[in-house]
Amino acid sequence: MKATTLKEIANILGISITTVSKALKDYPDVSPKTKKAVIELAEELNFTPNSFAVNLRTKESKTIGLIIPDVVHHFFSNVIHGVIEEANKYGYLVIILQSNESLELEKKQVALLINKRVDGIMMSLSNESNNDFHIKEVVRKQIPFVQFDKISKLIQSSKVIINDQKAAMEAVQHLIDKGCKKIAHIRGPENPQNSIDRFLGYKKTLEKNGIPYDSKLIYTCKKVTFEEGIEFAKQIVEDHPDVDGIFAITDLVAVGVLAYFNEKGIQVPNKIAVIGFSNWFMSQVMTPKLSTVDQPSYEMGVAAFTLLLEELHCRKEGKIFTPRTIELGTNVIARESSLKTN
Amino acid sequence: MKATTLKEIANILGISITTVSKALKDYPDVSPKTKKAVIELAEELNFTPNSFAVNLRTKESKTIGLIIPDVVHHFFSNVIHGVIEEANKYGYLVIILQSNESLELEKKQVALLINKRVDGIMMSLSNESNNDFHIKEVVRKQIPFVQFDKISKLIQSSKVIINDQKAAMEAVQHLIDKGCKKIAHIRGPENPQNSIDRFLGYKKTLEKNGIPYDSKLIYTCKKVTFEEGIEFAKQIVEDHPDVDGIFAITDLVAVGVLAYFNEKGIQVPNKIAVIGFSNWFMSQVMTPKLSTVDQPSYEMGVAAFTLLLEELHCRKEGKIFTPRTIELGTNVIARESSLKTN
DNA sequence: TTGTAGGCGTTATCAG
DNA sequence: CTGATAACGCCTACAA
Repeated sequence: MKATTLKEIANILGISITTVSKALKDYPDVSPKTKKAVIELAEELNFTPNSFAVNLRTKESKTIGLIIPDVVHHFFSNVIHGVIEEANKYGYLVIILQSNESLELEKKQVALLINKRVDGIMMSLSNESNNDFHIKEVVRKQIPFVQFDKISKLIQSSKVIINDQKAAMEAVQHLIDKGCKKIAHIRGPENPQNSIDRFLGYKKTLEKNGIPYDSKLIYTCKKVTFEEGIEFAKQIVEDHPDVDGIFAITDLVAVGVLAYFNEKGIQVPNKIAVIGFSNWFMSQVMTPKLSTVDQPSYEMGVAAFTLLLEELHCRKEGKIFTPRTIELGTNVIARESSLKTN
Repeated sequence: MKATTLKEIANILGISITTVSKALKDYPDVSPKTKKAVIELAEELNFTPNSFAVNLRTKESKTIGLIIPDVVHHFFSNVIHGVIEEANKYGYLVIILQSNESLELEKKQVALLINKRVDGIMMSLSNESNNDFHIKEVVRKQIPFVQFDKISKLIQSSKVIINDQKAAMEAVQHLIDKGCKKIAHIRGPENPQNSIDRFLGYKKTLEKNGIPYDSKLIYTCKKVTFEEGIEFAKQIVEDHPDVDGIFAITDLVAVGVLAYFNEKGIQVPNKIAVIGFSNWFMSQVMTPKLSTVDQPSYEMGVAAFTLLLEELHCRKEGKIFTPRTIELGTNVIARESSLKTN
């Protein structure tokens, strides 16, 4: 089953390829009669233009690349969903690559996408990313590029972010408002901007409330896993029996904390209140239900593609593109794990 | 920043495009000297072959399409992960599309991928799929094609599946072994093969154990959601106060059931035991921990790509391809929600 | 060892 | 209104 080509249609109809092409693209300068004949035959033969040839001619593939640190992740799944749906609306397909939170792999994936000549690239940095050279390269090559979630502030590109510092401040303030006096923070790895910002938000809020900051109350995740949540929960109660609140970098870690406390019979929230970040589905079905910070994920995907499209259009028209940043809102969701009753 | 082409290299070196091409592809009939010169210059200019042109010439794009009913789903995320990683090993990129469990959209996505001329397509059918015409079309066009998870038995293609009937039998037998006498089943929608098979497994196991099958104990999900789990849990205890076990089509639904029972103070497992299906991450952190059937998901993705690659190779060599089916194993994971103590 | 020529399938320009 | 011609960038017989 070879696919039909313009040439075949032209041969059958005894006209030129040019005319066939024009007829199918509804050019004004084709007689209605030939146009009709062409369209009917094309329909009959199930003609669709060979996209490889179209790509070569038009120098665009209507395909974009999306690099995600971890596909199996409630937050990123939603981002992917948002990107795919929005992209499809505008006729774009999405190639997904995973960096596995590894800088090495991330570099490789970027190179792959550049070689594939995708029309644009969107990515959330891996936790290891601190050397930005491979990303600067993308921008230097004028490839439309959008960063989202975990970004590098130093790179001049469009970005979709939340205000992590502000969100963290609200989360910690919430714990304080509910009566927490000594709050530990399980933070993310060193590099990612969002784990830095959440940490800063935590610190600032303590200061604002006259609570002394104590670096011993900071526990740093390497991988940001459920298991680390369990482990740090254990360490926290052992090291600091008087800690009465925990702010975790993300729900997965907070769920690990809850799991440990449940197992040990440590009362949440009365003994220790817990708040996570991201509002995974899971958090609402935990016992106790996990308080968290709702972070738009689907919307982030949509916004990221919107910005990419802006750049795509702008460059196509040969205009100078000025990157834009969209900041999405967050809000604290108070559930059982932070509602002390004593 | 225009990308370098063979032509440019040829011009600079004052040789023909052909020679440059050959030198870069390490043909034997190029003098070591020119070869060296070409390779060095190519390196310097950062030459990478224009993939659009390569696609057109070779008629393949090293890109495959993956159609998923629902991207935001622990099981499918893992499948995606498996496919992407395995595909990348062999130099393939993966375009992901979501059918949203809609037949209409699924048809559209298939057409899109065919138009893009991806090298192959992998898909899990939407719940609405019963009309197979669009899929037959794929097979008829000789496009390498693999079905996984939710498949159509009538389509001649490679498949990756689990033995849903057997898995369901083991799950229900487990409930019976733990002392359940009257077991309700919250099943999936009518069409999908796996919801049919799990239902049959349920029914057979009852019969095998001399428990009469009662169609009133069957509750059918439309969307397979958490909310349906809650709703059916409510109906079950109201309609049949003596039901002492529930087998749910998937963990998400089972979690809804647990949520309802927790809220109403209905004892799980002592009053009613519950078992789900799929072994989502969530199920192990629920209270009580949810018993379930572990279903390989990452492995399913890997296997699906492996079969696709087989077909790709086979067709490339012009051989006749015979579809193959891989059946992956499952096993019951007994956790708190089914371990009755009375 | 090197180069010429043709084609993959489409689109754009320019004459007729 | 129609068509010849030339790209797009690469690959590969076949000549030289």
